[in-house]
Amino acid sequence: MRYAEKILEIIWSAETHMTAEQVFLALKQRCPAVVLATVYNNLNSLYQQGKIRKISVEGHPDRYDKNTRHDHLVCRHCGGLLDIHLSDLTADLEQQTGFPIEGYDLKIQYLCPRCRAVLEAASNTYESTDL
Amino acid sequence: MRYAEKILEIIWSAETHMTAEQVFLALKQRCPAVVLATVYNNLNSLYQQGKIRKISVEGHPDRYDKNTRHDHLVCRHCGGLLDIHLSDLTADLEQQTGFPIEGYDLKIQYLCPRCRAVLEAASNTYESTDL
DNA sequence: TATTAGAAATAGAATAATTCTAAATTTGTG
DNA sequence: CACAAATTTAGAATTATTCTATTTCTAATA
Repeated sequence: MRYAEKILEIIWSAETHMTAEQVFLALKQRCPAVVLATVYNNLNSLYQQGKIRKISVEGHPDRYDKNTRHDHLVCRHCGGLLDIHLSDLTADLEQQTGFPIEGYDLKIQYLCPRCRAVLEAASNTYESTDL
Repeated sequence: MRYAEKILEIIWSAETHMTAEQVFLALKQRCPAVVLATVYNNLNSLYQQGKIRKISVEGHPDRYDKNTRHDHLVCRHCGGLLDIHLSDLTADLEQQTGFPIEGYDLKIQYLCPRCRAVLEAASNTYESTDL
């Protein structure tokens, strides 16, 4: 795998949660010959090996993340993701479910500050024009 | 909305977590004229009204579910979903994050019994042919 | 009852994301 | 070097979903 390692580096050094497309563009800077399908192949295989995480949010393309244990805040308006480090629930979940579990994804819906501002502004506008 | 209510009924009476396609087929039994786009429209609007849940699992089409508070076990092999009722984390999460939160999705990865059996059989086969 | 405005549904094209297939290239090994 | 296996490439194909324009329905009103 010529590219797998570079893709891992890109994901680990990213500050955002990247889509396949974004990983592709970043990799292309270093390797102009690379092709989107290769990026998908590698992302899938890295994901299956458990070396990266894959996060799907309804209405958005999948995004990829380092596989450190952490949770996500998801903005219900823009879909933006924010890392958050909460206490590990694994032991608790195994006990409650009675199954051996391999991991879990906890996505918490909220309104990010930016969207909250936008929505409040919009509702004010609406009120003022509507009254 | 002529169909919204029927779609709600279908989702509430379903034992499985249905895809848009499956909801469409079920609705079509009663209303042969209905069209897939209508089902998507209605599912989206029900989802936005908070009347149903939408669950995305990587590599599978979105599925829809009653909006009762519960969590999901996701089989890492077949993607199958199972409802599970764990204690509500909302208060705890609000405290830990410091944000007012609107809800959360907890997806727990495991191997469902069926897939566990299949994989064990496969690995036995593999071992015996490989040795 | 006829008119009309708004909401919902329809048809089907369009888009976006992702996967697949077959051929070409690269890599590692004897 | 030669061969086999793994990886990459190109681009077609598929899948899921959304969009747009048109039509139909509903129900309030003249």
